[in-house]
Amino acid sequence: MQASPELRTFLDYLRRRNRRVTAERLAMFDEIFRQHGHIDADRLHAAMEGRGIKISRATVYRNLDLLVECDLVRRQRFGRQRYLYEHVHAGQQHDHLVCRRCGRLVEFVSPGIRALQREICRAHGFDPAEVTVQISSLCTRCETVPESGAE
Amino acid sequence: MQASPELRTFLDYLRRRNRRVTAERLAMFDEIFRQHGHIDADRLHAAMEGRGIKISRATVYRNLDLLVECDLVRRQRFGRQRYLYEHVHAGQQHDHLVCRRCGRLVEFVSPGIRALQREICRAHGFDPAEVTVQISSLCTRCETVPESGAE
DNA sequence: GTAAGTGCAAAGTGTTTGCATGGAA
DNA sequence: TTCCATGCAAACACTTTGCACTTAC
Repeated sequence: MQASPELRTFLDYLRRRNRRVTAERLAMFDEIFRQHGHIDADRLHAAMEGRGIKISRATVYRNLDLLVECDLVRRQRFGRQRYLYEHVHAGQQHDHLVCRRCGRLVEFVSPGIRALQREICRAHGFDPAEVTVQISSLCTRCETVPESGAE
Repeated sequence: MQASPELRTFLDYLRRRNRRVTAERLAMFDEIFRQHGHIDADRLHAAMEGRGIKISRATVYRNLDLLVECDLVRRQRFGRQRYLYEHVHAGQQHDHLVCRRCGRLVEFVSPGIRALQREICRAHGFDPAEVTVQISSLCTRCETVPESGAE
């Protein structure tokens, strides 16, 4: 079996900067691409331990940074205090709708918003190519049940 | 001189819930409405101390929550770890464009985005009336000077 | 007088860092 | 053999909380 283009990107990135290919890095690469949605550092760490991989939290954070640097992983905060990570998907870029009460996260694609948002960036001297949009509101569940505080 | 409608809202809110009108609360109300843009709890605290008002950080946090509850103040995170607060402006609601490197914040108004965003909310069961949009990207300053980390 | 508010310091959260040890290259 | 990476624990940056004291009503 062939190395995926993503793995290739990762290895090239490491090689080019004289960073090392370690078991931990490969395992992290594997784990984040195994994940479907967004995940925080701690859950990722737990998922790896659950799979029998021993790795420290510090290393998880350090290598997540590395994966973000080489554009294989996106890191975002959605109003909560922890960062969420997701591996990039080939091609289609989505935006996020998030409930500011419970944190529920929905992905959406809207060419209309993308277009307007690029325009706004241009108007204010921000790079239209590097854009990310977050819409936050309240999901129906949270509007009916006033206070909850789920993850 | 008359009490502003905002002050009235605040006092009514307190009265209605049997919460007390304290010197600290009045001072905080005054300070946050004196502020123009976004401010974090610590700066607000410092601003008050600078004006000779003695108040503890804990009280600042508690009363900011209170002002958020009664919709006089908006609290948001812009990718950074601290919350930023801003008092509501009569009428016009704006959205934010934020640089994910240095945190530079620009306000903008875009009826187009507002409309699309309401549509997206409706499509996914989120309240279209409670919406907030954040666009994040890189400002030109940060794109030319690769790493900085202001604010 | 009594419930609510305040200040202080301690506890929380989640993330980052310093340093000694271990391991790619 | 030489740096880079890892693990551990301590440090950080903010925010929240427990508790004894104070004060609005």
